[in-house]
Amino acid sequence: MSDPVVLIVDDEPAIRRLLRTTLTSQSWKTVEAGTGEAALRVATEASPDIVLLDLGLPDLDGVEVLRRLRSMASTLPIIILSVRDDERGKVAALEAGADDYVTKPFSMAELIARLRNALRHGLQKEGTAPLFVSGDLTIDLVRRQLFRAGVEVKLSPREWDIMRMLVRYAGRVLTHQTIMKQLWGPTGDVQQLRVYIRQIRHKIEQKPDMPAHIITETGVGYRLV
Amino acid sequence: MSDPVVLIVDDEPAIRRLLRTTLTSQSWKTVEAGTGEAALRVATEASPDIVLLDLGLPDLDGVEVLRRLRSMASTLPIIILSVRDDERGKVAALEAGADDYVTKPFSMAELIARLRNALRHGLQKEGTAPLFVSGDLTIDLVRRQLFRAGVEVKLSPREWDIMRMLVRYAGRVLTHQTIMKQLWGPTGDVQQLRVYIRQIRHKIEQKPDMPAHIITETGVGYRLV
DNA sequence: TAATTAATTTAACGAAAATTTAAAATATAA
DNA sequence: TTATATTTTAAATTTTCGTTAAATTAATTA
Repeated sequence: MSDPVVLIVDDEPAIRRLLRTTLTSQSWKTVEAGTGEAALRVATEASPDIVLLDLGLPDLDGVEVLRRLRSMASTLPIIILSVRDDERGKVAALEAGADDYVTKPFSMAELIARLRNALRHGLQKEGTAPLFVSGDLTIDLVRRQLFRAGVEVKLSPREWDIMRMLVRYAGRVLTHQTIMKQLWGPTGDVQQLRVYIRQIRHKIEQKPDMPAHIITETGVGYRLV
Repeated sequence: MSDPVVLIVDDEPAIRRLLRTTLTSQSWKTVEAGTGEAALRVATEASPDIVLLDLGLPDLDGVEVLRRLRSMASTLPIIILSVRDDERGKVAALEAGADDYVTKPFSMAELIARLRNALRHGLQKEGTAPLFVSGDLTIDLVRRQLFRAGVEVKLSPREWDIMRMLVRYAGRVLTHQTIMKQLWGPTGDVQQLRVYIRQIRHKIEQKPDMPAHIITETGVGYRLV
C-alpha cells in the first residue's frame, strides 16, 4: 500500500505545521484544512485515509463536520482532537461516529500510535469503495447511499436502479431503450422513466428545471455528468 | 498526560475519605460514588481513567456493576476492593473483567502500586474493543450483551442473530434477501423478519414507531445507525 | 413425563410508500 | 409553424411495512 494520506483539520496554523512535520517524518502524506467547509471540500477531493479533526473550529461546529464526513464516507477513520475536560464535546463526538478521541496536550508518540491503530482497524473493514463524486454529489454504489452536500438523500428502489445505471455510464449517453430494456423488460413505457427522472432531479439537483447532473439528450436518452 | 482521574466506589464514607486523601496526595484526582447506580452515572459523566470498586455495595451486586462498567468502557482499568477470603467474589470479578484484585485490609503503598500498574497496562492495551456504541446503545458482540442506557436488555437467539448481522454491517444496508438467506436458509418469509425487527425495536428504541437505530430502507432492507 | 414458560411461525389487515397511468403544459427540432 | 418530445401534475393502483394476535414449536421446570 502506498503512504496513507492524513487530513489535518485545525484552525491554528502552528498546530497544523507541527502535525505535518511529525506525520511526514513518519512517511505519511498530509492535506490540510483550516475550516469546516474546507475540510469537507478537501475530504472529497483528496479522499484521505484518515482524518484528524479539531473540535474547536471557527465556522462550523466540529461535531457537525464530523457528522458530514461520516455520512460521506462511513468507514473513514476519524480521530478527534480536543482540549481536556470537554466532556460534552467528547460524548457528542463519539456519538456522531468518531473512532477515537485525543485530548490536548498529547504526545506525538501517543498520537501516532492512535493513528496507526485507527488506520489498521479502519482499512481492514472495507476495500476502497468506488465513489462517484461530481460537484456536491457523492454516490456510493456499494453502500447504496447518495449524498448531496454531505446530506444523505433517500432514493426508492427504482430511483436507485436508474441512478446506478447512470453512474456506471457516467459521461456517456444512456438511451431510453437501454434503460427500459434493463429495468422494465420488454413491457414498459418511456413515460415511466420520465417520471422517475423528474423525481430524481428534484432530489439531487439544485435547480431541477435546469438540471446540472442528469442531462436530457432529446430523442436519445439521458447522460450523467 | 495530565493527572489521572480515579473513580472510588465504596459505600463507607470513611473509606472513601481515606482513599481520597491518599490519592490526591499523589496528585491524582478523584470522583466518588457510594452506590452502584451512582457509580455507573459518575463513570459516564466523569470518564475516569481507572476505577476502584468495592464489591460489597448496598444496591447493586458489585459484579453486576463491574460488568456494566466493562461493557460501557471496555478498556477502562478496574481494580476490585474486597474483604479477605472472598474467593467466590474474586473469581467472579476476574471473570467479569476486573484487571486486579486487592483484599482489605491493604497498605496504601500497595494500592498505589497496583493503581500505577493497572493504569500503565490499561493505557497501552488500547482500543481492542469490538463494541458497537450509538447513542444510548452499547452492543458487545463477544459477550453477547446489549445495553440501553447502561441497563442490559435481553434478546432471544433469533433477535441476537439479526442484531449481530446489523452490527457487522453497521451503516450499510442489509437486504432482506441477505438476512433471510443467512438466518432462515432457502425457506423463510420476509414477514418473519418484520416481526422480529418490531420486537427488537421495542427493546432498543426510545420511540419504536420512530426508530433511530434500525432504519427501514423500503424495498431493500434494514440499516443500523 | 406432564406442565409451564419462552420462542418462533403464521395469517390477516390497515397504513405507508412506491409505482404506474393518464392528461395537460412546456420545450425542442424540422 | 407544426409535429414531436419532454416535463409537470395528480390521481389510481400496487407493493411493501408495521402491527396484532393466535397457533405452533421448542425449551425448561416440577
